[in-house]
Amino acid sequence: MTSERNSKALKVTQECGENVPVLSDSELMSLTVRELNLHLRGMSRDEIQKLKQRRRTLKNRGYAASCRVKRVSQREALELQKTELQREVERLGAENAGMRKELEGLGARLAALQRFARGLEAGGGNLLATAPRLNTASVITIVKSPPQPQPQRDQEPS
Amino acid sequence: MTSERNSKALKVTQECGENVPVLSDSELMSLTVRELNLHLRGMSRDEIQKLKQRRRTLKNRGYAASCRVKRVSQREALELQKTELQREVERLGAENAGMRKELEGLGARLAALQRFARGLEAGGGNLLATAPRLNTASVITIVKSPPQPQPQRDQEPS
DNA sequence: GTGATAAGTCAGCAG
DNA sequence: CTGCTGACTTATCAC
Repeated sequence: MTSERNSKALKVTQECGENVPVLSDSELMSLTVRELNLHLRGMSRDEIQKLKQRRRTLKNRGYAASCRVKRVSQREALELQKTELQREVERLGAENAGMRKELEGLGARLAALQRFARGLEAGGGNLLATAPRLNTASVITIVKSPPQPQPQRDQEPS
Repeated sequence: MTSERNSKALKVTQECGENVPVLSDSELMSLTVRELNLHLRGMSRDEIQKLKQRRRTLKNRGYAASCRVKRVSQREALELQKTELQREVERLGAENAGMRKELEGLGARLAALQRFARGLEAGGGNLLATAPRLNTASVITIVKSPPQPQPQRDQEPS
């Protein structure tokens, strides 16, 4: 045997040795079985078998390659999804913080109104005098959303 | 040559053929180079070379295995992180929706207070009569957070 | 027969 | 040399 295996990667291709490769690798790979059979006329069973095996191996080489590509693609897709989710978490977190601040501000203003209203209750008629810490202007200007109907909690007046 | 390659996976192991394997695969793999040299006394250079190559191949087998394990682990870790992030997004989204509703409610109540305050301004002294749509009880009960000092907007009284 | 994938082998790089 | 990883081959499974 003069044909030694030079490199495993090229083993199948080179194994023909002195023979003229009637079919190139790319041809052999892409041909249909039916098309391949046309080229197989007048070959020994042994050679036919060898050729078919070479075809199979070449195809397997391609399968392995696409398998690796697929693996990488899936990993990249996963990492992309992860990045997008991280961005989403950040966005929602910021939005959350903003609303929390807003709620805090509104809560404080309502607390002030509460003090005002207590003064209103305690003082009876003369309320502006009993609630000096708040004026009506601030009450008017703090409201952002337009007046809208809302479910009012039923509660007997004290 | 009587030793035919039965299976590629076992090629290295079986290649000794009729020879008694002085060193088992696991021994050969785990030995130090120094320890291995002790077992190499009185062997031909060729046999020593073969043995060392077998050792290398066996180790490579292990390396390949851990490489695949690592690949799988990393993918699983990535998927776990993704799941956790999805959960986090869901949590933040729910929290967000809750706060949005809260803000909406507070906005509505402040709108009502606005109407109340407008009546206060317009009516002058007798305010309870001019703002019948709101009672003081509701004003008191809507506040959740305790009264706290806040930066009050400077504004001249009207 | 075709395609995909786990395991093993080899080449080649990095430390 | 050791360990790792891309590419290739082989065996094997599912369709």
